[in-house]
Amino acid sequence: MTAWVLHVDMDQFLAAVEIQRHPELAGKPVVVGGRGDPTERAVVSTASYEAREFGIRSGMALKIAVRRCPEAIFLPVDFPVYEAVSAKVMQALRDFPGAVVELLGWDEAFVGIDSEDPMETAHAVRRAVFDATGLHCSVGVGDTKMRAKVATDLGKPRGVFRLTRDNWLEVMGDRPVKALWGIGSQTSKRLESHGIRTVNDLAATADDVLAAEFGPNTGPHIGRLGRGAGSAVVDDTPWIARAHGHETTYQQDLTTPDAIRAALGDLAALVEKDLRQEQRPCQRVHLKIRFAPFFTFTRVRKLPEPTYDPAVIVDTAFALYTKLADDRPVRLLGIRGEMVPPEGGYDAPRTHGRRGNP
DNA sequence: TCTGGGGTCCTAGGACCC
DNA sequence: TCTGGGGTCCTAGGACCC
Repeated sequence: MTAWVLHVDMDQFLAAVEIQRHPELAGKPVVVGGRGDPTERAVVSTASYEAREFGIRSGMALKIAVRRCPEAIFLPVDFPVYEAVSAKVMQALRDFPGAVVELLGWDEAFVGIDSEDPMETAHAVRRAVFDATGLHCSVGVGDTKMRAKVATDLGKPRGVFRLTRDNWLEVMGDRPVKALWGIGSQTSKRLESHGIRTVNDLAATADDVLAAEFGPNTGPHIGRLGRGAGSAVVDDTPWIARAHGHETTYQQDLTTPDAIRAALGDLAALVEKDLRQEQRPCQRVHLKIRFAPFFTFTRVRKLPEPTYDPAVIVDTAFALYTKLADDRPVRLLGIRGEMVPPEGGYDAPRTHGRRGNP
């Protein structure tokens, strides 16, 4: 038996859940995002495949989406419903014989499993998820997490694809580096300035070149991404949060210090609730702020001592805002409360949202 | 043509200490 | 006139992911 990494990813997850409970939407362009009002400041969370044909993508402003497809159906994001469906998906994976499940998000997970026929196992996982939820997913099969994760996209929708050391460059070599998990637009640009555009280019680049550009740690890490290398260990240890935060984009910009302080108060109350639930006080306060139009700042301040007190959190956040000495209108505010580490630290694994070098 | 809300980790450099 | 070497803590800022 050989150990394999499967990456399971739901197809058009939010749209699929909405279509399931509103069957009359099947086959139509459906866009889930914000409060479902495309005149508001909000972005697309998920677009159905029909909506994607109009060029609508997740992360796109709803105002642009509605321009691309005026007849699309816009629906609000309904967190509790997706969370319940997500739990069913993950339970189906955990119930799969021999599976070790590591959550990556609402709608995706790594599954570690021993198999002689991983493609057949992947199809069986697809069936298990469909039987439990009535929803379709795609599955990537790999000999590392990186390869499994990238393979899933090649299998979509409702399919299975395998990437291993043997076919990695054959399949991925001519694709742009941005197709890799962990390389975004900025890293892509910096690589391009060295003439590195494709996965082949990156895989052939010496570590010391990358280290000179990105640092001794990140440089070689990026090189490993190009080769599809990396960890193959799937770890089901529960995730421990480092921080909890809340942010809001205001439909009308905030223009006075009083309005900003009041808005910070609302956010601090939400953060306090999370911290108390977690029973870990806040040790550092992060302020995130976007001035109209598009300048985003974050600022951090350590607290003299850990606290749950929302008044302290607000005062700290407001002080950070004042220090910016910028009286432009404010479009977005966020407060993140970084918690004291749990007993024993963070040696338990953590995958959610992680970019770290494996 | 406009930009969510939830996260995590990395690098650089200054302050300070021995 | 020149200016250690090692360490920790902190802030600013960047990047990426779902």
